[in-house]
Amino acid sequence: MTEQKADGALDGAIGAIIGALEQEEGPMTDKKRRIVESAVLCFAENGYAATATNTIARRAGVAEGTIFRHFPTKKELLVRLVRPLFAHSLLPLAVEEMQVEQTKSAGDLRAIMRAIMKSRLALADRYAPLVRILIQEVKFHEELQAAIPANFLEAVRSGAETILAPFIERGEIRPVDPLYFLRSVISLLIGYYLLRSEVAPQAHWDDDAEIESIIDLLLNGLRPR
Amino acid sequence: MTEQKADGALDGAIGAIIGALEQEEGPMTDKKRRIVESAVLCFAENGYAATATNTIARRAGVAEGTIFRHFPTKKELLVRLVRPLFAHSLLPLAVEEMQVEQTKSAGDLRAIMRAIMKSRLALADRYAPLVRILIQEVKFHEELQAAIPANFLEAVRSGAETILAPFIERGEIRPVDPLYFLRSVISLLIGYYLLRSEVAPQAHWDDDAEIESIIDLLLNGLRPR
Amino acid sequence: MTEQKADGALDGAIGAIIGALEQEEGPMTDKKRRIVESAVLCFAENGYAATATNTIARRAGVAEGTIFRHFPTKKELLVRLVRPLFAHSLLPLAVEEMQVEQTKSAGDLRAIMRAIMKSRLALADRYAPLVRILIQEVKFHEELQAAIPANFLEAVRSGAETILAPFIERGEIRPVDPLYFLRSVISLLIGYYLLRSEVAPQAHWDDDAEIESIIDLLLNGLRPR
Amino acid sequence: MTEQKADGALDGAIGAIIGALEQEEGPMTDKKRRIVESAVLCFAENGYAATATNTIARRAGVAEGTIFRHFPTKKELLVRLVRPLFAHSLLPLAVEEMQVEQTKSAGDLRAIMRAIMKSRLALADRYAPLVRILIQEVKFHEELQAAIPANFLEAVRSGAETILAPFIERGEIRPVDPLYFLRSVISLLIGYYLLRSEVAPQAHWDDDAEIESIIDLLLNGLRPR
DNA sequence: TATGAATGAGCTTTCATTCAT
DNA sequence: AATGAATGAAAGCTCATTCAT
Repeated sequence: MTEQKADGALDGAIGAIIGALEQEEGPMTDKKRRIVESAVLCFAENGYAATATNTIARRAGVAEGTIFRHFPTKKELLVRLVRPLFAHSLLPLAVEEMQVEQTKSAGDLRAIMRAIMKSRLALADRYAPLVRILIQEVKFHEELQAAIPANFLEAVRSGAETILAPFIERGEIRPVDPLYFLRSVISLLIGYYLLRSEVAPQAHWDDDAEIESIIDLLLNGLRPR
Repeated sequence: MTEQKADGALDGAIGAIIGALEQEEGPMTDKKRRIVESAVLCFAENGYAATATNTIARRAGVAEGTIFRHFPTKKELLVRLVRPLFAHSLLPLAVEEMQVEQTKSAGDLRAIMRAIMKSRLALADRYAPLVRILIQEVKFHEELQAAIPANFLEAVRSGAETILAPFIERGEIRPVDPLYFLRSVISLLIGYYLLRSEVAPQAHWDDDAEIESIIDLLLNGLRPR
Repeated sequence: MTEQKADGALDGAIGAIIGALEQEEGPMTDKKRRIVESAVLCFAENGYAATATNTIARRAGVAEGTIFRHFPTKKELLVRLVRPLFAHSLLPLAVEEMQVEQTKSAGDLRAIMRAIMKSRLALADRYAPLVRILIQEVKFHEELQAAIPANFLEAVRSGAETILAPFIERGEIRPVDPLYFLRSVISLLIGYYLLRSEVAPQAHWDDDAEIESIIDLLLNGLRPR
Repeated sequence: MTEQKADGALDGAIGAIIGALEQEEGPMTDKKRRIVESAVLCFAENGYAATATNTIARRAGVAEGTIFRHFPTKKELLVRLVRPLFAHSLLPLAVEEMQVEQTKSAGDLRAIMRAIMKSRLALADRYAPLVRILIQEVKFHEELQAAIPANFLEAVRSGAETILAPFIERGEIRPVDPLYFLRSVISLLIGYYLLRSEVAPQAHWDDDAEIESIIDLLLNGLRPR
């Protein structure tokens, strides 16, 4: 409840990050909050290696030394932006939402897929800067890789299985491997997200229509109806 | 054919990059070649900002000053690794291959798609380090964005249209927007490529079978046959 | 006698330092006492320049700011550890002890020397951390040099003279310059102290026997008896 | 021979340090030489921790970065000033000189002692800044402790034994433990050196007379002749 | 009195770039 | 063309000191 208040006041991703960090390390001062905010934006915009702590400090309206009062190293700053979010927010959120959608739209696969994809897109939008940071930096920092819980993928996979199983049983869809199917959904979604948000962000995108045609492709392929 | 010579001597991507660079700037000395080679690998492994020219020089077995004999700045080194490739190699190659496949497998959409996807995967594998560099750095350097010719996307799109048009005319597939369809193909392919090469590179992957099931999804969706 | 109380509560050197400081500045709070204690140990172990106020504070179990409530600067902290001790304790003590020993063992030079050397060794042991600080830092801080009273050396010298004079008069020893002789005694004692406490502190040392042979050397030299 | 030239041009200690360093790492550029020179003086004057690399650089007339081209860290700079000297110069020198004196003045203990003490004093004078650095810093840096060869002490001890043995055999002096005697000599010498060079350097000191009276004390003690 | 967050000057170190050889 | 010593601006980080609470 208190978190929702913070989210309202601040940007989505940053509010969530700060909420998760506070949950791990206790309430933070205003300056620490501003450092986190500034760091997320800087890292997302320019990448970790190309961001100077001096830049983070100026953008946060804080002395450079203050950063190191709260985070012993620049690397720790990066890691502590990402880790709490996975630990406290993302995983529970992702699994829980899936189940909610499934029960709400029981029996209607198209409706379930639509709901999940939309919520996934909303999640990515909300955490946009963090998503960028992750995409750009995971490969270079083992500490970040360690921050992504190993069970994250498995949790998602078993969620997918639970959703698909009844439809396969009833013969309404092909008996696909849920992991393989999941990969396709994720790929299509990521592809769309990148196109919409990174490649051509200035164009007008109709999320509903686009999702509908992705679902159409997934359900029917290119076959004429 | 001339390329095969270069490929024999060097790694795929590096040979191609050097070939393209030589086409623009004339034949290069052995040291320059080694600098290019070292830079591609370093940038791919650690990212541009986190790579020191000193590191590039050591890996190339060259004095640090030598780099700046051949490339006035570090940034220029990055750009000149990428630009010639697009100008001389990638675009013609991509378009040409598409047409070849189309005529070879005329009338058989599945065969055309299979051929294109396989060649695309092979291309990505061959240029793997360069692909990494591009993915990581394009966002941060306008010079790189400028290096990707504007007509690249259009050329690919029109290629896709040429392929799909006859099938749509004959009512064998739905009248999809070729650009939209292209996006799906690319997304699925990229998704598969990332999974195979970056996320779980140690697993055994059967490219043929995977491509077959991607095509299956694209053609038939989840519907039971 | 009053000192014994302090000694009982705290370490020798630290108790003495605190006693002297309180004599100058009035009674101190528990926190101030702990700061002094921590500072003496830190300076002795790592040197003044290499000791961070932060380290002193943590070791004292005190906030960093608290240090500066009691000592305006780090340098003042150093100086105030040393100065009161010289002003109130060391000088009177040294002179007084000398006289006591002299009267107790009147006429027996060997006994006088033995008593003085033992008490000197005990003094050095008791003030070990302070001795270290002095040795390490005096050269770098004029404020410390000023803290050592100019009459200290003279007082000691005249003490030595008083002791030696009657023996010289009676022809029992050579008519040596007391200052010169003092230097030899001090050198031998310091040499022994360093060897015992700094160079090979883990070895077993028999102070009584060692002092006896130093005295032997001083009295008889290498000459066979 | 070339070394003697360098020694002539430069200060004693610095010339010797540079010579020893060059013997280990090959000939050095003028700037590196000046960095070494500046570092020795700075460390000796202000101590390691209180010396900024910036200060060393300015005194050497060199850019700060140049220091780190030649020495990876400030600590390495300190260690590399000391280590080569022990490895190449001090130990051989000390042992060799002892033997020379012994044979030259065979049979005359007073002459041997005089020669050794004078050469030791000359050595300390020549390496004065280095001696200061060692005294101040050895305690704080394990790397420095490791730089002093373990056999140094033993070599000196066995030298002392060789010298004393014949005199003891002939009954000309007491059968003292050479190590114990050595300690006394060293203590007296260090005591004199410190007094002369550190405590009261402005006074006029007659080394010959002082050494003579130290020897007198060592040979005859306080006993009237 | 005591706190500890905040500061910013200053520290050691890195690095792209220059230039005499 | 090639070198690598030299540079100095800027990086990440430390630390004595201040100040609102």
